[in-house]
Order: sequence, then structure tokens, then C-alpha cells
Amino acid sequence: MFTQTVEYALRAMVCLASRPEVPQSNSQIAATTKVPSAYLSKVLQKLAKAQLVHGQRGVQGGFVLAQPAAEITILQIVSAVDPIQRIRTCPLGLEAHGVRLCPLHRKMDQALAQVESAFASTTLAAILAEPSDSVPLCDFPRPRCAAAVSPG
Amino acid sequence: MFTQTVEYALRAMVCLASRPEVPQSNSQIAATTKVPSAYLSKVLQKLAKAQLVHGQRGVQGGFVLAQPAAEITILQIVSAVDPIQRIRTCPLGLEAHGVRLCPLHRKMDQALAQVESAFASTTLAAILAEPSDSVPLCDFPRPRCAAAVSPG
DNA sequence: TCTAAATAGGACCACGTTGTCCAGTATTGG
DNA sequence: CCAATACTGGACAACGTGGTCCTATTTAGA
Repeated sequence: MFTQTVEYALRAMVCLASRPEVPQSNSQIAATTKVPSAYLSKVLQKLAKAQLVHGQRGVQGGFVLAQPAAEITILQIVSAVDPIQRIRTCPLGLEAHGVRLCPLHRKMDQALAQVESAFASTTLAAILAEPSDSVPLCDFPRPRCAAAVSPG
Repeated sequence: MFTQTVEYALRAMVCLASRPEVPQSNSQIAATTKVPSAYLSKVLQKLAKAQLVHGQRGVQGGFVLAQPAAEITILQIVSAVDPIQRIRTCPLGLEAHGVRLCPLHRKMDQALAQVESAFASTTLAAILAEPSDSVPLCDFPRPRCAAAVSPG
């Protein structure tokens, strides 16, 4: 239902949000998120174009969030890499349906709207703050770990 | 978000449900639903394997619903051609997440669950019965038309 | 200034989905 | 039995997504 690219983008953003201070390089993020690094670089480029991250070249460079995690929603991330296509006009091109969709497409669009709304109301910060047995991207069960594996 | 195949399958099922008595041939359905007929035949085969429609060969053959429209849900149709993949285990394969997903994947799966639930609670009959300005697959605005274009 | 680190971005390939075409087979009617 | 109808199913082409690789460019620091 969601594309691989969306999954990757969300992982990368969670990774960045979990250590907001230091820039993280493509390969660091790739290691933490288990995303193929060459492909991750494409995804990060899309996120950069959408102004969600900022990439800094050169030694000590890497990526940082372009805004505080509390101000970035899941929907923004999804929209940056693979926007949810709402159904706005009849897919059959029937004149009579135009903007007022028939019950079938109305139902489908309602489902899309629900997803959109759920994603719009969830920020990166909320994801990281949520109490849980497990922490995003982190392989040890208990809390108190900084959500990302600390590099050796 | 939803695949083309899902869209086609739903159209075909609505088409069949709108005239439950007579079998409709592939090309009739294709014309009504504006789906490429060669591809529609693949979709109908999937629906047949899922026991949602029954195909009858030979003269006067065609497809009919295998169950009453009131007993077929949108979810069944979607599942037949392109099942919604719920997130059941951590996509990163992290041991600690196992069944108890981290907040990120929990959120994503909740969105999937919402869609699933919306589709599970909607039947074909409900789609056709719903009052609306426009009728599925039908290009004239007012009700009282049988939801499918009557053949000349 | 030179080198190493790191992003930016283009070219390219593999694969699944979508879509087409064609031969095979069942069914009805004459 | 014959012919027309219509589903069944396999082979194959077009296309977009996911994924790899290689080169150019920027930047920090010795």
C-alpha cells in the first residue's frame, strides 16, 4: 500500500530526528535504517528539495532536519517522496460525476482522506516521544536508548 | 495509493452487481467500465479464482456474481486482486520489535487498518444503494437509471 | 594547496505491474 | 457434427519503481 520509498523516507527522517544536533552522513543513516545507501541518497535528495532536510557537503558534512521535529508531519514526508493521490474527479472521465464523485469513488477517496488526516496529525516528535516497548530503528527493547544506535 | 488493478476490479464488480440477473461478457463489462478488455479478462480471472464471480463459457456465457451483492465487501474484492499488506513484523527485521511494532510502524499499520476496516464494512449493495447525485459507471446525473448504461 | 570526505546528479539495469495478442477449450444452437 | 461465442491461459511488450554505479562538485582541515 505504501511504497518502499515512503518507508525509506520515514526511516531516514526518524533517524535524523533522533539526533537533531549532529549532521549524519548518507552512509551512517543507511546503516542505522538498513536502507540501500545508493538509493537512500536519492530519497534524501527528494527530502532536501522539499525543504525537510538540509544536506551539507564536504568533511563533517551530512544531513540535518531543516525544521524542528515537532513541526514536521508524517504527511509532509510522504508528500515529499510519493504524494497520496486523492480522487478529485471521476477516473472514468464521466461528465456527470465531475467533482461530485459516485459512491464508489467517494468511498475510496474517503479512505485516502482518513490516511491523509492520520498522517497530517502525527509529527516526527510525536513518533519519537510515544511510550512503547520498542524504539524506532533501535534494536534493544527497553527505553532510555536514544532511539538511534550510538555509533561505536 | 490503490493500484490500477484494484480500481478495475471494483468497477467490474459494480458493473456486475448493477444487473445481477444476466451474465455479462468481458467486452460488455469492458465497454461499461472503460477498462482495456484484454486486461480486464485477467482481472476477472483473479476474481473468479477468489470465488467472487463465476465465468460461464460459450454462447450466452459471461460473468455473474458468485454471491449476492449484499454479501460481497469492498475488502474481499481488493483482497482478491491486490491484498492490503498489513505490517505484522518489523520491516527492519529488528528482533526487539517483533510483533510489538515501534511507534513509526504502528502508526503506519493503523492507517492500513483504518482502510481495511472501512472497506470491510462496505458492501457492493451499499455502494449501489447509496443516495447520490451520480450513479457508478453511469454518465447521466439523475438517479432512476439502473447504474449501468442499458445496452442499445 | 592538496587531499579526503561527503553531497549532487546522471546513466543505467532488474523487476513487477500494466497491457496486448494469440491459441486452446468449453458451450450453445442449428 | 459444425460454427459461432466466449472464457482460459500462456507469451510477450511497455513502463515505472527500486536499486546500482560512476563522475562532478563542494568543503574542512592538515
